[in-house]
Amino acid sequence: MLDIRFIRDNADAVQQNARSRGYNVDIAKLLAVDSDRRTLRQKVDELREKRNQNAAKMKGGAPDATLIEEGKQLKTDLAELEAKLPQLDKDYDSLLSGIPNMNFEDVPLGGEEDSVEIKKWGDAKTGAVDHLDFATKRGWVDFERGAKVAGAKFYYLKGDLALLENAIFQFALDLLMKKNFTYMTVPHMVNSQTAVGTGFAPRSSDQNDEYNIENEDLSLIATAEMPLTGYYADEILDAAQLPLFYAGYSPSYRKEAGAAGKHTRGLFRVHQFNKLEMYAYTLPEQSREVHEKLLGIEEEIWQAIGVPYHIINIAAGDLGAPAAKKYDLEYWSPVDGTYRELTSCSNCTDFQARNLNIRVRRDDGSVEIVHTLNGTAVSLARSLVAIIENFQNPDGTLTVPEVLRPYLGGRTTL
RNA sequence: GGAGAGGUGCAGGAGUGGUUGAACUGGCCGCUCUCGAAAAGCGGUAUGCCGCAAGGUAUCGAGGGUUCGAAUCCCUCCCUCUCCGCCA
Repeated sequence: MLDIRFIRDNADAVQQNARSRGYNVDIAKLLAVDSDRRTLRQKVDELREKRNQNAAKMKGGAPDATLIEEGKQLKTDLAELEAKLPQLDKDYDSLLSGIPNMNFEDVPLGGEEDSVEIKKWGDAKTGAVDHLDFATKRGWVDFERGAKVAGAKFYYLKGDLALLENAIFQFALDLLMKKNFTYMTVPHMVNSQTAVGTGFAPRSSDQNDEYNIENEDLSLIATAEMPLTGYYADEILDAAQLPLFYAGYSPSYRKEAGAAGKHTRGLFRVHQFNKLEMYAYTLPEQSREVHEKLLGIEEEIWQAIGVPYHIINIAAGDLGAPAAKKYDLEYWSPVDGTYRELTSCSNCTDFQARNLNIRVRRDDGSVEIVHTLNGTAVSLARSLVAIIENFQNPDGTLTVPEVLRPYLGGRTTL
């Protein structure tokens, strides 16, 4: 969420920013509720003061009939006022949490089609066999049995393709280790406080991409970003520790309920995939630089593997609620002659951290909200698609990208 | 899942229902002393909200309740530890 004080001081800008992202929010209404809420709280505080003073007079165990009568009256009055608070709090939270983060000034306006290409890398060839046809022919993937066992868009990876997945993971992990990330495995389920705080919305009837556990306050994670953000919830970090870099590996579970009109073929969009996620906690003044650094690592990985890509600066309307700025790395698909999302890298500034109360204490003793960032190192199912499309041979074999060979016993082709 | 014991500030650890936001010890920070350091002494050391400030208010796992007054009593839930069960 945004800082309410910031909203009070910049109501118009916040309203306009939300509109640019396609969020329908009513800042005026929020400010009205905020004002009512503060007024009521002040009255409640005043009554509490009287109540405390009244009680203090009787300290030492000297009950006084008059004072007790006064206390009873105060108690009644207080209960009446306090009863009005929950509804105001609820309205306030609901209005406030519906407001998206502020865009950085260099975020393009508009929707998905208005994202701006900022870089291109590699030799974009055309003409290749579709990854699903290619992999099916080799017996590397089995969606039919996945459907039998779990449902549509579930799959088995078999043999060399499963080994290739592991090789990609190992390569990316080694690279992150050299850059002093701390490797973590994480809970694959999170409670609703963590999910909502991270910017995902479990159990909200529409637009819910998470699988929820029946009769439990738990959702399967859609990304390791969720448990990695919750890791420091309600904690105050030491400024000297920052920035902190974590690499989290986990499956990602997604309903993809709203995927209509998106590219869904084969392994590109599935209900479950493994992902190695980079995550950073930073001081506010560090986050822009760290954002570029995370993007740089994503590029380093895909340049090393040798898959052509471009980087786009995501337009405001496609940012989602938490990100102030987001880069996507899109690989070149020689099958369709287009770029497709492979990884993503977001600077969420203090938006998630404020939700989850993650702060930092500076040398001078002051406390403020940290910044959080996340970036995909490798999203495995999509990585397989990108590699099959770009490294396949006409004879139906697959050339192993050089950097992955050490993780496949030195094999050059599969 | 069952039984028992617990959950207090940075950490240990007190706390008859009434100056307890919280004793005491340690840690950390500052100062004194010293050429420095150690030791010793003195002082400081939670966060949110409202307020220009003074100050007020809330928070002793979470949420309810009893009471003029709750860290202290009651209820529900969560978590930790020990034992049992079950298992990788």
